[in-house]
Amino acid sequence: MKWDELDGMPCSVARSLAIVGDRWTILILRNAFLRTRRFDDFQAQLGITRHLLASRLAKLVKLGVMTKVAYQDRPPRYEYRLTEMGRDWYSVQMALVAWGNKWLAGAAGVPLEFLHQKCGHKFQPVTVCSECREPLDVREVTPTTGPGLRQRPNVTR
Amino acid sequence: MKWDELDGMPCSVARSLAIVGDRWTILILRNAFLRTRRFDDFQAQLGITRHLLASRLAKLVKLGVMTKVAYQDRPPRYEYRLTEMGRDWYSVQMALVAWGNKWLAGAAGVPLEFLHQKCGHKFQPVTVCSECREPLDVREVTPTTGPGLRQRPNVTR
DNA sequence: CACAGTAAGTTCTAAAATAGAACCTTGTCA
DNA sequence: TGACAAGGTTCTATTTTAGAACTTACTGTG
Repeated sequence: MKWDELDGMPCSVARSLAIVGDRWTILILRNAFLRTRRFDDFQAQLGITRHLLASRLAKLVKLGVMTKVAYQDRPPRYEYRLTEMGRDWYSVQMALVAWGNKWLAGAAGVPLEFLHQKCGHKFQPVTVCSECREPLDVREVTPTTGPGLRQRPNVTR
Repeated sequence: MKWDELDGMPCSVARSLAIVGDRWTILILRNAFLRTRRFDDFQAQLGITRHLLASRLAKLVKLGVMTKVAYQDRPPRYEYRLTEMGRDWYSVQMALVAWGNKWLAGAAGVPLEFLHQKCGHKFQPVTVCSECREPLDVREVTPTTGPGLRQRPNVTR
């Protein structure tokens, strides 16, 4: 399978991976959520090569996850900001953080903690059912074919 | 940065990526949640090369995400099952599915829908605050240094 | 007993992606 | 004029991945 076939697959995991399926892209988004906006700042914070950073940012812009905004005219300078689609990625990132916090923190404890301003509590991100707000367990979920999959029998997800 | 430095970073996103930071690994886990267990089944369903599949499964086993269980003795045959750590990955996968469903489904609609047996409803996965159960927005969350990060000032997350 | 089949890998070469460093462009400021 | 800044592009070397063939240890069939 070639990677540009991924976004045509009838599976939301595969399609998402076509966009964010490499480690650098996820780290770029992580730092974007920490308010990083400029090319050189991303480069310095991540240690990514300039070449890869340029190509990843261009891809994120092309796909609508970030936008390139001029912040001065001469010389022309740009910054990269999350779009609504990009901001929405936060739920995936926080799920990833929760998983890492739970399973990979080790004896020293978690690197970061989070305070929810809305309720005032320290919290962990939890992925729940939109209807009953209970945490999801694979054994309690039944997948069924959706409209995007009818009359296409070769499914994986 | 080399990729084996990732798991030592004081950031749960980076540490998680050290395990699941490539596309094949995430697709392997996806199919594991769809009850795939055997080498040849993973290979046929995913189209991954046998070489990569073997190395990815070995890594997942080594890191505790899956276990290799003998299901017959002669000839010895094994299957791969999710551990509790692996099952817990479901929340990340479902967050990914929700993001793909929302932003990448296109006109045809979402590929899969999900029924929650616990409450009987079709649902979308939502990442919420463990305390107040409200969906997370980056603008309402304040990250603070946790115990794993005290006296280590060079942070990204 | 030879022989086709099955499951789970390993080994090989070619192609693609990434790392690391240097270079380029357009402007400002001293 | 020359140094500096931001945002890239270009180059070669190294690492990863793709694709196909081969291996091993059995089993059941004629």
